[in-house]
Amino acid sequence: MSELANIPSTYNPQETEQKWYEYWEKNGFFHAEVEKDKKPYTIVMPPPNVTGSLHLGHAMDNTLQDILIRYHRMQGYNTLWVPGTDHAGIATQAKVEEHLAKDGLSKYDLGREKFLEKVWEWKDKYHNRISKQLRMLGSSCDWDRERFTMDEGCSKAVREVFVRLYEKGLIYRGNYIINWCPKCQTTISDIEVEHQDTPGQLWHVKYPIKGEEGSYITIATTRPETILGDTAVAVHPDDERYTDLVGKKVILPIVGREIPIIADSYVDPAFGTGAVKITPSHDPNDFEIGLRHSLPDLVVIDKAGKMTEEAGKYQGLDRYECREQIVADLKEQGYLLKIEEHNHAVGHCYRCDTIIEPLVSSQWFVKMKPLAKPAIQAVLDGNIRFVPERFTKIYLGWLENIRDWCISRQLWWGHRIPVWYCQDCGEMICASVDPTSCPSCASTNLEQDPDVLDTWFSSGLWPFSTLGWPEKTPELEHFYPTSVLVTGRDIIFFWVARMIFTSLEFMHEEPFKDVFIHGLILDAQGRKMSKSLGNGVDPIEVIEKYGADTLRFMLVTGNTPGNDLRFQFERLEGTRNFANKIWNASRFVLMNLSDFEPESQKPEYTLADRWILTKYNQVVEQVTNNLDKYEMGEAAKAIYEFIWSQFCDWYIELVKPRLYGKETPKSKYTAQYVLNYVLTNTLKLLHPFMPFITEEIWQHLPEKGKSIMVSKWPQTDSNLVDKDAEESMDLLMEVIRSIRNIRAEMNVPPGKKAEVIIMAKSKEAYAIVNTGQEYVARLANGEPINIYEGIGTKPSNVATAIVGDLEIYLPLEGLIDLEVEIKRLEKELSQTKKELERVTGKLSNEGFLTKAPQEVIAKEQAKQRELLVKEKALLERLKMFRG
RNA sequence: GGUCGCUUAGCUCAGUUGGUUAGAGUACUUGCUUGACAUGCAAGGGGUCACUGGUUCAAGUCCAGUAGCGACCA
Repeated sequence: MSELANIPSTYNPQETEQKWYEYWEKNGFFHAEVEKDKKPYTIVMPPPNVTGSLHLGHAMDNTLQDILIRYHRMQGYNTLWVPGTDHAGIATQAKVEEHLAKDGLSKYDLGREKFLEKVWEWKDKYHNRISKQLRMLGSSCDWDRERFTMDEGCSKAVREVFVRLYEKGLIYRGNYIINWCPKCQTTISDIEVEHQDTPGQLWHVKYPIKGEEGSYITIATTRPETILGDTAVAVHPDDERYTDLVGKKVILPIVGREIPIIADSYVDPAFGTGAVKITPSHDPNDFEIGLRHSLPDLVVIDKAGKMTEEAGKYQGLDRYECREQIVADLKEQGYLLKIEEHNHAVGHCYRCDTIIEPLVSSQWFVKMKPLAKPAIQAVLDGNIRFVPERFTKIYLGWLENIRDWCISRQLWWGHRIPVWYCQDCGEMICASVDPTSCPSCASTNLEQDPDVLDTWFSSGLWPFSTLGWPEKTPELEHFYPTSVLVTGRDIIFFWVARMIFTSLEFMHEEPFKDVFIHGLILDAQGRKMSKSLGNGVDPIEVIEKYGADTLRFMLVTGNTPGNDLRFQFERLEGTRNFANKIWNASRFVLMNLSDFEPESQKPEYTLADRWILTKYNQVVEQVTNNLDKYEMGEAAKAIYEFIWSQFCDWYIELVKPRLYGKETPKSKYTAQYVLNYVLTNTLKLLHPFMPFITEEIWQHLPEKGKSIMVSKWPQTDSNLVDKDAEESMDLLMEVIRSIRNIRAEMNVPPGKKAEVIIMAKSKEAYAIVNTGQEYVARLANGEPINIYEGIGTKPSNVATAIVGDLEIYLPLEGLIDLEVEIKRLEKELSQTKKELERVTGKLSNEGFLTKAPQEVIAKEQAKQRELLVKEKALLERLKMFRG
């Protein structure tokens, strides 16, 4: 204790944050060992991509996790927070390629091995940056257990999972339609396609019927360039317009090929003309129809998005150039009937925003139906709970309609598919250990599949791969399943669902009990933060300017689970001011603790002491309950309100005279005792939210221990609850406020003492005001204060306030402006009357009296009595003034 | 087209099982260098809780519908 008192009155986070983080880390407070006798509390951190640095969304995600982790650690759980990063296949590879392109190089110039070296370098660089950022944020994760999706252990888990699923028949290779990104030059899974509503056209094209001169069927298409790959025209089987045509053939315009007219109930008779062209190679739905009707695949667009040889004279054209050319040709040859404006959803690559080309190609897939079933059941049975609950539906809806998952990617950066092909006999070998010879023909001429796995294949194993699986480690045994998963609502499908089904398949137990979903961070105008808009905010800049505590607290206050949050710099200032408020309140306490000897005597509580202890006890309860419900915003609000509006605004002000030796030593000691007790424990409640400032202050307080972060979480204590004290203080605070109000309205100079006369109608009210006389004197600057029991002769030429059973008079000789006072009283009277009317109405309602609970009725009755008293008093006053 | 969410003070948002005169921060007005804090203190103004209907003694809160905005899915 306590040089803090000599420190400047403005809190400077730069001086404290790094120091304490290093101290915590050095002392091993973040590290968790398996302690079998203690209840585990585990979170695995959603691994940030090593693509770049962290953004505000990560800051929020990790703040929320750190709050939960620090809270449970203080509650005595065996608390583990596993940090880590994700190799982020497509994204990272794209970044490195971009980087190489600046030097005019492509990955092919380097070759696979050299290129991967470059990516590892990139990974190291950004991994370092990310861990530094997480440290700056104050994340209390166990760095000794940090993982990476491509480290040895995780890679082993990936192989094991692949091989087991393969052997079970749940992974297969097949020629199916996939989403191809012509820019990234790889497949992407269905959920990596972003559908954007795009204005387009609907071209109506005549397809002549074979052998029937002059007759034709009209199809409507949004992609005329795919006409070249048509292998059928389909109509709905019940569509009477076309019944006669089914089974006949049409001549494909321009191309001249004959294709059949088929019936399939997939066709929507109401859309377009009710007849659709079928291009199995370039549309997922057409592909399905093609399978049902055994139609041939005709690939007319290649992996670069250009027309193939099959496209005849259009070969080599870009798909969109080809579209224009075809439309022109159709028009010229009289096939084009009309063009309609039509908005439709066009799939874009979620990484590079290029328009996706559906293509048929040979890829690896995970059979999803058998895996989805238990994942659905686990949530239906309540073994996994979404917070907020509404995300359950989103999760279930997706899994119920799931299609097989395309897991191969034509990339170099990632987990190589553990499949080898014998170059001699064609045997396919899937193995967890690299094979050296073909089990079928013993050839050693083996080649591994060149593709890598979807990144989410490895992150889907995160809850158990990070704990050592497939080994049976003590960590896995103890810390799995994890307690909660905290993540953004944007990756429920990508990640949450996949962790659930892999965990159920391989651990036979759900990976976490709760899924706590938070919203996204938007800019001040409510737009998503993005690179292209340039509206992103760097958390590091914020931390350097305002401190990590401020950023953290700002990110959780005014935030409700699942809702998005707008980021505004103004709010940051408000939070910084709160930190400064805590700082100064603590300075005040510390300044006055220099001669305080803890436990040296027994405290004797005054009314104010009993009141603040009661309020303190309430805030312990509110913070604890709200944290248990993942209501971090409400918890933070409760602490804010307690510290600022109760502890600082009232208690500290009330306690000052006792500290300045104006009362007995006992009273001073008690004040010190309560200040110390309340501040120390409130800091503990605040610690999960603002770890740095609370540590800095706590280290100066008398409590013994190594760190606030390993101190005990405050418990509610029913001995501290004093309802009478609370009611008494409420009344006194109301008295003080009403006197302040009169003073302000009457322009009484703040420094001038004003005489106060209080008449109490009831014994109780009299006793309270009598006890709290000093408080009124001090906080309302009243002197002298004369208190009378019963309403005696009322003074005239005074300003009046009515508070419960009290009538308060301020004889402001020469200061009373009759007009102002009348106006003030009239306003008060009209408010009283309005409210009285409402209450009386309620109480004269038969239904209310018979059906409402007794306590609600009693409350209304009490209110009515009070209002009547007030009304009467106000009327008397007004009558007096008006003469 | 389907599903979900949002609409509360000028602005940003709380308001979790229906029950004080609907709150906070910020902005605004007025007055204050009162021995922690001007990143502060005190007092004040400001809302038809999007709209319509329903359930109920009682609706910001529950139900149905409408409008606007947003997200996701197809």
